[in-house]
Formats: sequence, C-alpha cells, structure tokens
Amino acid sequence: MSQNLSEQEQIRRESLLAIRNMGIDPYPAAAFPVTHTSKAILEGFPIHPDDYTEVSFAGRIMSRRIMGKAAFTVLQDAVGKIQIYVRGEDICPPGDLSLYDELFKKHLDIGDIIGVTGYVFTTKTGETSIHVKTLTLLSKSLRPLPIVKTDAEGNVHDAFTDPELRYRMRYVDLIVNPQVREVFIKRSRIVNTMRSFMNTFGFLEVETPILQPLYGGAAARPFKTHHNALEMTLYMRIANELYLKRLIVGGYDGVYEFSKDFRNEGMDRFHNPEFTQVELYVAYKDYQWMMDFVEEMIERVAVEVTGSTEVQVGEHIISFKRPWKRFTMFEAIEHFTGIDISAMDEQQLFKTARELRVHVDATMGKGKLIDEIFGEKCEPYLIQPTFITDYPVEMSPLAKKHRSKDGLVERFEAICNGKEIMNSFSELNDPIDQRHRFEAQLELGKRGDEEAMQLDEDFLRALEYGMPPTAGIGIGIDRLSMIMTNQHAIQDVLLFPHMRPEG
RNA sequence: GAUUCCGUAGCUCAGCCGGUAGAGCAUAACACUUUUAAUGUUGGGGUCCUGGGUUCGAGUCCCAGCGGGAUCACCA
Repeated sequence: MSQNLSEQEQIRRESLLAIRNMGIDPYPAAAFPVTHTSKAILEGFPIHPDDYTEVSFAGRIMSRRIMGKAAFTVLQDAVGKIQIYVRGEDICPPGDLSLYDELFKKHLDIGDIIGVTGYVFTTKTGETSIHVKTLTLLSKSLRPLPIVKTDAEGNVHDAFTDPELRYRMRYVDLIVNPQVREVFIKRSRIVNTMRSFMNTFGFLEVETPILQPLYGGAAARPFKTHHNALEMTLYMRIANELYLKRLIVGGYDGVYEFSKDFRNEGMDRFHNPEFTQVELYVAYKDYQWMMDFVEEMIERVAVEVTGSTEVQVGEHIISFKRPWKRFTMFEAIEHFTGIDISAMDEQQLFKTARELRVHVDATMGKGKLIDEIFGEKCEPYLIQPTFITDYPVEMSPLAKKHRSKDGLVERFEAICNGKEIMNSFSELNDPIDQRHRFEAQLELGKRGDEEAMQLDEDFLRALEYGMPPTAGIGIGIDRLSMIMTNQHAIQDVLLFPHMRPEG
C-alpha cells in the first residue's frame, strides 16, 4: 500500500502519526462552535470593530506563510477566505512551544481543517485578519491539494483546470475553484426561484415514478432495468408528462415536478445520460397563456440569479426582459431563408431543403423536413430568447391540433443561445385523437424508429375519463443553468457529470 | 458512433533532429514576530497512460488499447 503513496502522501501520514503521538486527536468528535463566517468578519469588522474582539472560526488551510515565531495562514470556509495570524507565544502555554513548533509548523499542511478563536484586527498592509488565541485541529488532510495562487493584479496562476480531474474529483474542484462553487449556488437559486414562483400560483409539487413499466412523454431511447420480485422489465423515465397529466385528470389545477430524466443516447457538451427538467401542467390554460407565464418566470430567474435581466453568455449579452420575440415556425424559416414554405407539399419541401443544403433523406416526412430546415437554418442563429410556435403535427404526438391552422399543433419551444431550452403545448385531451396518434407512433416503431412512443393504455383510459384543456411545459434545467451561469458545457452545471470509469 | 488533438512530479506545464528526465508552485531541512504569488539557502520526489513494434538506443517514431477535450452525427 505505502508503495503506491506519493512522497507527499507518505509525509502526511507520518505527520498524522506524530500528531497522535502528541496526544492530539486529528479527527476530534466534538462539535466546534463557529461564531462568524469569513464573509461576516470581512464585512462587519470595518464597520463595528468592537463586535469582533472574540470570534470563533473554522476552515480549511489554503496557504501558509511561516516567519519563524509567527505565521500568516489563509483559511477558507463555505463563503470565502480570511487570513489568520498565529504567534507561538499566543497559542502555547508558557514555556512549552510544542503546539506551535511541532503541531502548527511541522505537522499541519495545506488542506487541513482547523478551528481558531481570537480577535479580529487589521494588519500593517490593511488586511482584516484573525489574531489567533487558540488553535484546534479538526481534520487532517492526507492528500496534497492543487495549489492555485492569485497575484496582486488578480491573475490566477497554476489554476486547476484539467476537465477530467475536475469532474472526477469535484470535491477538489469545489475546494480550489470558488467560481465553480458559485455556479452550483446559482443553479440552486434558479430552481428555488422557479419553485417559489410556481407556488405563488398555488401549483402542487408532486413526485411521480422514475421506474416505469412503459416509457413515454418524449421521443428517446430509454435505459432498461429489471425488477426481480415482479420478474418484469422496467424503464427509467425519459419524461414524466403522462403521469402529470393523469394528475390533471385527477382534479389538480396545476402540478409540477423537478425530475431527473434518463435518455440512453450520446454524450456531449449539451447532453448527459441523466438530466433535469421541470415539467408543469396547468388546467384550463393554453400554450398562449404558458408563453406569458414562462416569460415572466424566466425573467424573474435572471434577476434573482444575476441581478439583471441581461446575462452575459460567451460573447453575447442575452436579454430575458419581457416580451420575448415570437415567431411561428414558418415565419422563422422565412426570416432566415427568405423562403415561405407554409403552403409546400412534401416534394416541394424536400426540394427546398436540398437547395438550402439541409441534410435530409428520402425517409423524412413533411414534419421532419420542416423540423430539419428549422434546426439547421434558424435555431443556431436564435441567440435572444425566442418563442417558436405552431409545429407540424407529425412531430408532436401529445399536442393538441391547432385551433385554426391545418397540419399544425399548438406548440412552442423557447430557443435561447441557439438551443432549445423549453417545449410546451396545449395538451391533447381528445382520447380518440390521442389513440390515433399513438397508433401512428406504433407504425413508426415497426418501421424501426427506436424513439417512437409506446401506446399507454392506462394513460388513454385516464384521458377517457376527461382531462380539462391543459397547458403543459418542460424546461431544461441544465441548459437554463448553462445560460444563467455562462457555462460552456453541461458538465459544468452538473455536480457529478457522467464519466467513463477510471482506468 | 466518426474525425481530430491531448495524456510527462501532488498541481500547472516545458522537453528541439531518437542519445541517461526539466521548470514554477507544492513538499523536506535550516533561517526569519505584520506576511500576502512572502523571502533566502540546501535537498528529495517520475510505471513519461497501458501493451506491442521499429531501433544499438524510444517521453520522442509506428500500431493497438484505455481515458479526456474539440468538431460532427443522434438528441434535450
């Protein structure tokens, strides 16, 4: 075992032993009473210095500058960092400097967690610091941390940047990269803002099955698993739509769920096998209402999370201020290509797609062709949040047919930064129509479409009892978080993104 | 899944035309009672991702594998 340890790890284990031999427990059980955070001290001390004559603080050692009989050390807690000043004569009993000379100087390391008590003061160079009176080891760290330093100009040196190491050891990433910690605080705030917004409308947060006997509610390949006692195949949900609609049938006016969904597909910077959506269904509303609702909700999220309706994302400034642009799909295509395809039949669409050099093949039907043209010619260029409405019926087996436009459904997606971030419809509540749509999906499945939906008899039974007209929406929390936190990859908004096993 | 780039000390990275492995930080020892990328002096630390091949000789060239990044395809 010790053969595999690096030199620094061996030295730390030797320190651990030496600490024990001094009669000091390197992992004490007792709670350590903390009176102040770093932030509270740094903000409060300059205003009310008299309130900081006795503080108790705990944190991780992030750097040490030892100068003989005194030392400066930077401790990091959950909200920031603060410098402490340690003098041997202050923390040791008279005549015995071993606590300072042996424990502090020799056997403590960057990464160790300590608790201190003392008083706050300002150093000669003007830095608010804690003058330590007592020092307690709270946890000995046995592995060396990456050392990230920031100079006086704010330049970061030797940043811990290797994505593989950062994702595999997120705990290390969080310790040494405060901006990473900030991303996940913001993600939490995004979810909380949405939750409280929906709650003010009286909508009910619910939990529905993750293990499902039939997977439905989206077009995707599922993960498959097996229930031993029932000897049956179960699927990890790809969406929770069909369960939430059952609850609308059951009489709730509005239900929502923040749900992990699972799709057995490729991984890249926009896709992780498990991802989070919030789905919301509201009775007696339609997709027009939902656009207004979600516009307000997301504008509020932007303000709560970034302090502004304008968010810097890569090289763009994205404004979530209401109202957002609204295009029908045909309008968007005409806007970006100059071609009105609204009256075209399948052959004309195919020809047009070819002329636009959109990647199409002969198996594609009308709806798919329109979707391909949109996906290649419009979506990537929609940077500001934009509602695209009125999709071809073939692509939307759970959406209600448009009230006035043949061949279309009442559906919208919001596109932002060139990517879909939400998908919504006036929900199909005609059980006969829904059965026909499922049957059309079954046909697609027989022809080899692995993403075709299954026919869910119980869901149809629920619809046959009667579902009120309902507006529904799914919002991709990961992608929304990427935008709100200006992150390039989904891995950067997932605490533990999926990785291949380590060699 | 395809293409392409990458994998060297705990971390961040050099390593030329193939010739006995380098830097900074970290670490160890000593010095230093207001430092802050602390400083000074002196040390230690390597399965060069793995396995083959070419060669007198491979971190370096070739092949395969593993892992990661980017782009593309599928998808949200």
